[in-house]
Amino acid sequence: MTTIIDVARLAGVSKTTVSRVINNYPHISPDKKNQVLQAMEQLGFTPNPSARRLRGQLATTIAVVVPKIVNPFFSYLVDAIEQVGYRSGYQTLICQTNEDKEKELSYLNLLRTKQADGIIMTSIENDWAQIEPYTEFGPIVLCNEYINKPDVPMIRVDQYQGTYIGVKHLIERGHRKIAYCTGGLFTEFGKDKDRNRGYQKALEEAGIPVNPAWILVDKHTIGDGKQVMQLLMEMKDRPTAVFAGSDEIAGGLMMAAKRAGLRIPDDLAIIGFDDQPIAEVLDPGLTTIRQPIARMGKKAGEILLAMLNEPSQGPAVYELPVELIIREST
Amino acid sequence: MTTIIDVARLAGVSKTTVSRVINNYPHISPDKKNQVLQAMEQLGFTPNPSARRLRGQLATTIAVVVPKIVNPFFSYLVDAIEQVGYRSGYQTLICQTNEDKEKELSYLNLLRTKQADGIIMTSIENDWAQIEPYTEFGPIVLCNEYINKPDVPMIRVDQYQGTYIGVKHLIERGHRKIAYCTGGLFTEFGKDKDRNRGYQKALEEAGIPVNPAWILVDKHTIGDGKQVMQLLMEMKDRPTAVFAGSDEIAGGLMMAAKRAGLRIPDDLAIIGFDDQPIAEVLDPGLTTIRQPIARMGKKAGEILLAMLNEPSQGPAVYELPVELIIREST
DNA sequence: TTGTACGCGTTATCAT
DNA sequence: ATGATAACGCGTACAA
Repeated sequence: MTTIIDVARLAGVSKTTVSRVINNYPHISPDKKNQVLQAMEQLGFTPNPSARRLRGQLATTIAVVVPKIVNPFFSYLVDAIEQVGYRSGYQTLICQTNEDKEKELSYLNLLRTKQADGIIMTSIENDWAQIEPYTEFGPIVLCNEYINKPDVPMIRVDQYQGTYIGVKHLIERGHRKIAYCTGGLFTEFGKDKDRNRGYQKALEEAGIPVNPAWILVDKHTIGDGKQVMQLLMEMKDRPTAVFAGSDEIAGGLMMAAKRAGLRIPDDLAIIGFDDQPIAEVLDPGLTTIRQPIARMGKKAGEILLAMLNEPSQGPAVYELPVELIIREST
Repeated sequence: MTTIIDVARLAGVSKTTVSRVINNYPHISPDKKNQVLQAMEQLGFTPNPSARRLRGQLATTIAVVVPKIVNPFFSYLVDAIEQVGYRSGYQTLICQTNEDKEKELSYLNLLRTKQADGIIMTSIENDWAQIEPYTEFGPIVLCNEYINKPDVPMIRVDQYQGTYIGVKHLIERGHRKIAYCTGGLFTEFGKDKDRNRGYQKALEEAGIPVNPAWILVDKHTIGDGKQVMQLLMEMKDRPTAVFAGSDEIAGGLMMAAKRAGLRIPDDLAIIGFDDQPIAEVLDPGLTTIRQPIARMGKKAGEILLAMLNEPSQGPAVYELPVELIIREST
């Protein structure tokens, strides 16, 4: 491993001068500067980031916390963030929590130990009170998560609005028996609370009461969708439409429904969420709520970089619009 | 930032003792050990990895190089690797090359600067001659890539075999006009060369000549699949089956084919590659070649960790079996 | 069993 | 404009 000292020796200067060249200090004689640059080239020297980090505040790494990278929503988010970061010379550390609280905290420690200069959290497992203290060690940006009393920037889409227009669309298609899948619980304060509100509001406006039997909680995957369809088939009073909560769940639903002989959307209408690639390729094409994933990631990355460069940035909430994409499943 | 010294002060011992507790040295009096542990707990102390790295050879980070994380094949691979790593206390750095040679090299530099202790490459953009020198700085494992003269471990599936059985399956279904999509080029040495060989071998055995018009190169996405279908529709001599090269391409193909009024598999048979979740949810269900992605990732992770712990590990090639999954599209 | 002192590679401070 | 030196947090040879 060649160090700054090797370069200094070869160039015949002190290591201080070498350091200055590396960091583009203004007042260096062109001669020495050239000698140093040549020596660096010749030795194939690269500064040791561990040493730089230990010494001062070198910023080269951002961390992105996601629950599951195999969820396309998050892989697209990471993709967008990584691109923004790379363009500014940052490396991206991917942190998968698998929805494990402890794992999440262990990743937050990256901030304290200066392994990461800033963190983008795309999901939150612990209470905010657990996480908030870490903001002392570096900027944290929330992307796709929503906290009531935010002292950090947040980039989000209006989940309430997205769900509302989705359910309303079903109602306008004539449906009154609308099932609802959520990745969280159907509570007023927990995960997906905004979506829950949107669902209830849309029903309420149409004078439709909520049927608890048609509320399916903790659903995420294609497999979950298939399983939900089984449940629905066994009901004596079956819904005529399903708000699936994600395109994956919708895919599972659709698959099981067709296998059971149901015609879509005639016997059962299905609406997804996200507008992932899969939505387009399903048959019939999936009506869904498009989330501007790439824009969210880009924005989150840009905000974090801005905070790293000018720590004075105040918290702000950026709300990006959702869009109803009508295809053939409704 | 709380350091080892803070802990030492609070526990009333020297920092050496604290260090020894952290690193599980054998000969420490239980009293002091407890005091130290308590102090660490109380202060919420976490060792600074930059310092540890700088000091000695601490291994805590592995890097995974992928072309595109939004490709489910790679996100599942990363997922598996991350889990193996985390279980052994390693962090996973995701490096997305976007198929950019320079970017790939910049990520390899992580190894030289000890930012990463080892690297798993799931794709290779540069010539191996460019990459090989970096093995000097730390272990490199190839996962899903194949080099002829390997001096590093490789985990792979037999792409030749996978393609061969896929195409043979189509032939057994009575097809003789079989189109072929590849993510690389249709050359003897480049990317996907093994697949190309498998395709040619299967045709050859059946006495079917290769029709260059039906060879589609550089295809990856659902959009590519749709585009390919357009091309096929415009041909006066149309193939009756397509080897798609990936489940995404197959999805695009299927979608466009159905839209054009073709029945699958009667008018056009389609076979994918990977057996991703999407394969199951397509209508009709997609016949495909299953790659043991999770097992590949797990194995790659384990090998890399083994090399980090016992640098004496010799290079070896692990070949995992592929499997033909027959659904309704063929 | 425990502690002192040095060095890992870099940058900031203070001289010159 | 340039250089000597301390300091970042940690691990370890050496001493006690």
